[in-house]
Amino acid sequence: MEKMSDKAEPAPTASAKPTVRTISRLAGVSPSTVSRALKGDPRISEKTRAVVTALAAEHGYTPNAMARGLVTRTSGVVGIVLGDMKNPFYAELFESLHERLAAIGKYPMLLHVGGETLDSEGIKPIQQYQMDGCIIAAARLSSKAAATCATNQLPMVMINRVARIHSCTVSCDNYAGGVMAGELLIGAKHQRIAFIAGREDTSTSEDRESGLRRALRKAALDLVGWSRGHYTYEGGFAAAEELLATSRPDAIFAANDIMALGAIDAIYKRGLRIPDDISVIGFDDIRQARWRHYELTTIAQPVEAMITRALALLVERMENPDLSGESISIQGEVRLRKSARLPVELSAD
Amino acid sequence: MEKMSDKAEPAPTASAKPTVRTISRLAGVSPSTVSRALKGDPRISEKTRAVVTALAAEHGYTPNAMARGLVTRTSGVVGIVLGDMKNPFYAELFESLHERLAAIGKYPMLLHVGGETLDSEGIKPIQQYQMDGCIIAAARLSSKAAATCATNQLPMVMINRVARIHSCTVSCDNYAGGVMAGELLIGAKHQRIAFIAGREDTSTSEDRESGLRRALRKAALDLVGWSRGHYTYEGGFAAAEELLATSRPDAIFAANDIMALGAIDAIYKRGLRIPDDISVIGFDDIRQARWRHYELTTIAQPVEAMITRALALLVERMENPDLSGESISIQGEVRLRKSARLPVELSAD
DNA sequence: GAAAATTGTGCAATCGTGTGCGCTACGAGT
DNA sequence: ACTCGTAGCGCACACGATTGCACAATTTTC
Repeated sequence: MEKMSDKAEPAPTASAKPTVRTISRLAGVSPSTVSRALKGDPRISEKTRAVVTALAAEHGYTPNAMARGLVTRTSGVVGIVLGDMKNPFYAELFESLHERLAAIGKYPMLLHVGGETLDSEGIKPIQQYQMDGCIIAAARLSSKAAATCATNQLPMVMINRVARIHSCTVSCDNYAGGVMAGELLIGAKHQRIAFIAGREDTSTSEDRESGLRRALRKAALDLVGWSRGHYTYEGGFAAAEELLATSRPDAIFAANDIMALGAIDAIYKRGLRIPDDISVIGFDDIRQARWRHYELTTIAQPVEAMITRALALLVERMENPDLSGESISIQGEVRLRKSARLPVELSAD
Repeated sequence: MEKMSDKAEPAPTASAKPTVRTISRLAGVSPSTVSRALKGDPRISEKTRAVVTALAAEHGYTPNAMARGLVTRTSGVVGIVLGDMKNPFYAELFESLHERLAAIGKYPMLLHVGGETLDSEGIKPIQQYQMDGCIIAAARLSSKAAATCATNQLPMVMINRVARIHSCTVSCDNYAGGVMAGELLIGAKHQRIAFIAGREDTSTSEDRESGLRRALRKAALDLVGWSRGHYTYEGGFAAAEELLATSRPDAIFAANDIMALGAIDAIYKRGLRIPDDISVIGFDDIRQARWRHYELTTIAQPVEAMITRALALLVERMENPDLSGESISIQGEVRLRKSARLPVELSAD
């Protein structure tokens, strides 16, 4: 028996890793009291709480997240799936997302990034790490990730994508944004309007296009050109070159900013002036849209608002997993810059 | 006693979460056998291993990472501290980093992003989640993160920053890169060379400047202008405006690409031609440097190689924490584009 | 002044997995 | 026939924290 009696202090090295037991011994209380004291349980007296928190601070003790996660069954980790990071829109979104998650004590674990679909390796961590939730910010959904979330009953919110399956969604009102862009161009008396689409099978691109077409139809116009730009600068550049060569548009609406910037450079390459010869409108309002060479008129996505709502939905569902799916769409906002002619009623000012 | 005898099957809902015990019961073996079978322990016969792996696959069983982490004391999580994501360089780097980590079965958890220093909340997860390692990719080091890694004996590698403290570092050879840029400009017969610096207290900016000065000195020249651009587009723009107004340079070397792009737009704003009136050279080779309007001549950072070496260092130190610090610096590569005049010996071709 | 209510703590089980050590069974060696 | 070696597997504990319940100490109540 005495062999086991005090295995208590085997450590000559002062403090390997302080555990709850380390603190409890120093404070002369039980581990449970330490645990409760640190998380603000009201049953613990202020006196002992003070002692415990002081000791914890002194020794740099923080509860081990894995041990806690094992028993509470929540890890504090939120999985993130991101669209292409080469698009600054997602990079900026991710930065905000990280800050807002940190504010509610959650940490983001990047599961996947890039447009391609997710292999089964990529989604393993969702169950391995008992994630509390998952945020998918990508125009194209890897349906596998969504399925994994669903079978694991994991709260999931998609940003910037309208769901085909039953779940939570926060996005910019892409249709309305498309209408705005269309009305802006029509208001500036453009007649020959062309569209540059994003990647195939993305609801964002499709909805923005529908909105544009709606506005055109209302003005008894039709698209004079359509090309695909794959949501990249190079794609937008090539698409614009094609449009310029074939359909001679006097205005181009690109489904996102990166493509619009490519289109602008293609237009300049052809020796045309912006906006005198051609107007260009984008969608997103990334930082580069403000660069002096571009001064891109665009429909700004309300990124901060979208994140706010997405996290609210996620938190609700972490507390009550039985809540049903909900879709939120937030209006974008026109940012008038110099890449598009102003509507006549405004330019009168 | 019979109350506890078989608490075994309380679940009418078929499979809540399969655990090692679920599989072990189905296979008719002990949990330890399941554990060993799945991780390839040679002591388990091929027959039982086949049974176990089949059952695991059928029920979608994967070991719980938290429980495993608790006992093995390794979480499979690597902490990431990133510089400003508004700089596309870091966004691109992060994307690669994620892929390479996934390939070795590690997952990235973003601890902090952005230039500001880390508060103590931000570094908590390092010890909470028992991270296996930490990668700091930022020009400015939050020394707090480094200190936390050091006291926790956590393997840490810094990318793109030369350490002041004893640790591992992988970076581009910024000094040599500065020399290259200088020689390029001097070879093109530039006489009035100015420099746009990054943020204060960043070794990257300082080393690139030193290299430039070295090349100039060798040619008996001196800098005609110096301004700070804070590693942003707007900063580079403003810095260039100041330089143009005061020191009339015929070439500008900016400490990174984003500032160089801002400088280019400032130069055009003033009605000057590039490279006829002024050459511009950047550093990094971000995607935007290839955009048609800019065609930026720059020193490319070998991002993939840097990540390869950084992960190698990290993995070594995860296996053997006592290895000492090591610094690796990799040569950058000149990318000749159109924003800078070619050296005479090249333009003769 | 005894019983009851209240307050503050400790005990012990639990989460799911990994691992040192011991046990069984089987074939071989003498 | 007895021992020995080996292959294959299970027992039981550890990892570090949380939490329901029991319990001791103190105060309140009649």
